[in-house]
Amino acid sequence: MGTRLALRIQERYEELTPSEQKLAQFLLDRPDEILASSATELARFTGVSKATAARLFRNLGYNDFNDVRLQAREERNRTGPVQQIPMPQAAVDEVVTVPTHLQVESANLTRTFEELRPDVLNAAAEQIGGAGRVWVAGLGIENGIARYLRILLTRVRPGVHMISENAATWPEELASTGPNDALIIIAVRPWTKQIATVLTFARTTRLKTIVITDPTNTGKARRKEATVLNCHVSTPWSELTQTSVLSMAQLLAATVANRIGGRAKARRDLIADLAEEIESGDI
Amino acid sequence: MGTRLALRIQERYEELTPSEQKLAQFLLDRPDEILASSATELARFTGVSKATAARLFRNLGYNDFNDVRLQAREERNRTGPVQQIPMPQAAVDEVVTVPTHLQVESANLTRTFEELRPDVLNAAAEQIGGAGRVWVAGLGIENGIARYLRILLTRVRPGVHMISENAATWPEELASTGPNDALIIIAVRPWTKQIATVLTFARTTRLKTIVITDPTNTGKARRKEATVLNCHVSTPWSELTQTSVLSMAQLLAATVANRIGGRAKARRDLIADLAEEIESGDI
DNA sequence: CATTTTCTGAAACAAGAGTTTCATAGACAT
DNA sequence: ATGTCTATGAAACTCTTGTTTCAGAAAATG
Repeated sequence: MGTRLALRIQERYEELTPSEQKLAQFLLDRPDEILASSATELARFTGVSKATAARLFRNLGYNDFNDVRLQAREERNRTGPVQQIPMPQAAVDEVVTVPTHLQVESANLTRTFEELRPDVLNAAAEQIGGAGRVWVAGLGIENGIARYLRILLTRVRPGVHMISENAATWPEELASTGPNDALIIIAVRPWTKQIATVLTFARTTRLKTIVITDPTNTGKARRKEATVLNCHVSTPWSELTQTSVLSMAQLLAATVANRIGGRAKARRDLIADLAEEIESGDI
Repeated sequence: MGTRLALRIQERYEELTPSEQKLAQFLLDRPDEILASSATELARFTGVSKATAARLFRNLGYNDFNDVRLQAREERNRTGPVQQIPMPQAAVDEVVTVPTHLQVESANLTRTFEELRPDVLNAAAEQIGGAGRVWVAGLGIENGIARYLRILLTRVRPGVHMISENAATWPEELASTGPNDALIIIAVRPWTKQIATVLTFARTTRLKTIVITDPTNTGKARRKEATVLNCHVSTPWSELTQTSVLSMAQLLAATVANRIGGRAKARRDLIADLAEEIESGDI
C-alpha cells in the first residue's frame, strides 16, 4: 500500500503533462521528500518551474500544496514508525560508491516488500500455479530477468514458456493461449506500446495476467485488470536498478512452489538429479 | 548516537529560559518533527511565541532556523552504517513469507557489499573498461543475469558479446579472443567442469577474467588468477537467491561507466534517444 | 503551411514564515 | 517602593514560498 498521493499520481499519470510527469515521478520515487521539502525545492530538484509544480498539485485534485503536505504528514503519523531506509541524494560527483550502492538497493528492496500485500502475491501465485500453461514476457533489458524467472518456474511446474523478445511475433505466439493460461509480463518504465497492446489483448481473451512493474506503471496495468507486483527501481542518478524486480521474481517463484506443495518439491529434486548427471557426464 | 541538534540542546539545556526549554524538550522528544514542520508550527505546538523559537535556535549556536533544518536534512540523508542484518533461521513450516524474504535479501546484500573491497571492484571495472572486446558468460540459471549485464555494459561501451549458452561451443567462441579482451563469468554454485575449463583456458591465453560467484567458489576462481566479485546467495531453505548477483552486475556496470567517464554518458544518451525513436515509430 | 491548442517558465502578486524590535510583566535586590 | 534586569509575546518588518497571470514555445490539427 502506498500513500494516498502516490495513488492519485498513479491514477492520473497519463493525463499529466511531461514536466508534470517529471515531478510526479520524483514524488513516487521519494515520497518522504514531500514532508521535508518545499514545493519550490521539489521543482528545482526536478528542473521544472514553480508554476508547473503548483499546477500539478491542483491537477491531482488538491486545493493547495499545503493540502498535500498536510495529508502526507497525517499519513506519516498514522503509519507506525517503520524504519524506512532513506534513499541517498544524488551525489554531486556522480560517482557510485559501494556503500551508496548498498543503501540504494536496500532502500528499494525494503520499500518494495514492505508495500507488497501478501494477498496480492498469493493471488498471483495462485494464478500461476493453477494455470494450464504459463507465458513469461520481458522486453529489452528485462528479458534477462524474464528468462531467469522462467527457469525458476520451470523448476516448480511444467509448461512454462518464454515469449520471444521480438515483439512483432507476439500476436502469433499469444494466439495459441487459452483462458486457462497465465501471462507474466516484466515491464518497468519506460512503458512501451507493445506492452499496452499485449495487456489489452490479454484482457479480452481473459488471460490471467501478472505484471511486474514499477510505480509509474501500476496504474496503467491495474486498469487492464492485471495483478500488479510493484517494484521500486529508482536510484539517485539517472539509471534504474532491477534488483528488486529480480527479488520479486524470486519470491514469486517461491510462493508458487509453496502453493503447489509436494509436487513442486519432487520436480525440483528430479531436475537437480538430472543436472548432476549431465554435469558428471554419465549420460 | 543522536542528532547534532539533540546534542547541542543537551549541552545547553540549563542555560535556556523556561519557554525555550519547553520547545527544546519537544525537539528532543520528536526529532523528526524538525524536518516536517515550520518554526512557527513548532512554536504553536509548544505554546510559545515565534520570537522565542527564533531566539532558541540562535542561542543554540545556529544562525538561522534554516541552518537547523538543513543540518537535520543532511543528517537524515547520510544515515549511519547499515546495521548487520541477521539471516533468519530455517522456518520449520518452510513457507516463505514476505518479511522473511525481505530479511534474507537484505542480509545477503549487506554482507555482499560490506565485504566487497573497492579496489577489487575498481580493478574489475578497469579491466572491462580498457579491454578490446568483452565477453560475458553465464550458464543455466545465470544466463538471464549474464544477458542483463551484457545489456548494461553495452550501454556504456561497444564490443560486448555474450558467449552462447551452449557450453559445447565455447572453445570455438573463445578461440577468437585475444589477450586484450576481458571475460566475465557469472557462475554461482554448483561449479561445473565447463567453468573450470574455461578459466584454465583464459589463464593460458592471458585473457583478463572477472568471475562473479559465491563464497563457495571464490577460492577456485582466485587460483585461476581471476578477479573475483563475491556474492552471498544463500537462503534458509535450500534454494539460492541471485539478487545480490544482479546487484553486483548493476554496480559493476555503473563503476565501468564512471571509469570510462564522458564517453559512457554520451553513449548512454545516444542509446536512450534511439530507443525513444524506435518506440515512437519514427524509423 | 497556417491555425489552434497545449505546455511552460518568467514575472507579478499574495500569503506566510522567520527575525527583530520594543513595550511590558515579572523577579529580585536594594 | 524603586530601580534593575530578565523573559516574553505582539507587531513591524523582511524575505521566502506558493499561486496566478501572461506571453512565447512547442505540439497537434486542419
